[in-house]
Amino acid sequence: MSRSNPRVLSTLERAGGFASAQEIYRLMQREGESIGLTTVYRSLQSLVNDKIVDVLRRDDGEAIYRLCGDAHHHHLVCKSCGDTVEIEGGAIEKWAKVMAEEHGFRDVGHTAEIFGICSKC
Amino acid sequence: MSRSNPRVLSTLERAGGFASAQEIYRLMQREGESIGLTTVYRSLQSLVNDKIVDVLRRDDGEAIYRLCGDAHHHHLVCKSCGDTVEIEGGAIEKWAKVMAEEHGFRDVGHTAEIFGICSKC
DNA sequence: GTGGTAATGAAAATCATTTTCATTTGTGAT
DNA sequence: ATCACAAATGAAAATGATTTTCATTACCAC
Repeated sequence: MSRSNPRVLSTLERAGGFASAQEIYRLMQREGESIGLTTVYRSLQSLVNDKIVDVLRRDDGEAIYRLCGDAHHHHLVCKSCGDTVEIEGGAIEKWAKVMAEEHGFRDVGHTAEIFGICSKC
Repeated sequence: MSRSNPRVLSTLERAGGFASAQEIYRLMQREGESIGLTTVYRSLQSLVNDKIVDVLRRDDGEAIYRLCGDAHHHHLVCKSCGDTVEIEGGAIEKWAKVMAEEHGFRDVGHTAEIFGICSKC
């Protein structure tokens, strides 16, 4: 197994806590850091495993990585400009819990995202 | 421009109103329909343009196409054996609607899945 | 040092999706 | 029916993100 290269995390932070693997790679290149694309991907995967970053998807399918806030949240994403709002998901937490119990599932997690067109677009 | 091949739409319907382009293509092949992958993609794009189907993304980034206006459901998936249960999402629908309004989003859709370990595992 | 394990990255492989382009099909006018 | 032209089709190549392979290098304990 490989651990995360710390420069990847620090670059993601510098990028505003929100970027794709390719963007992080290009950013590091531009800043003169010597790193391989493979290592960027591996580091990001490892950060996802450790729940230090979140992964979501752009409209075109490209994965974007973002630093997890402390609180568990969900996203409201604009399909047109990609703008993202963090939202409360209390209702979801309850729903997931109830549904899981109803069907005898344990150790449950969930994903939920809302997408649409924001007021600016 | 190209119009949608009607067999693509009917196959998507037959697939439960929810499938990826590749799945639709394989399904049609298996059923002996003669069609090219390119045409499947083009037809789906056209259906999306016409707002007859919605497109969302799987976790792995693959695009999945869904009939609009379908009474859609959500999934409860076992992380261990892959068993999947279709569940009601009334609470989610309401949550998505409220959150979208609150932030001025329109044309909203959503994804939500619950995953855990089922009683058999 | 020696041996072993983890990290690295270049290049190749994978896979969904898009583009190109030549061919076929459909349609409307004559 | 014939000609002309636009639309539809699909095979193959191109694209682009991501993953895998594999040989090399850095590191750490002894």
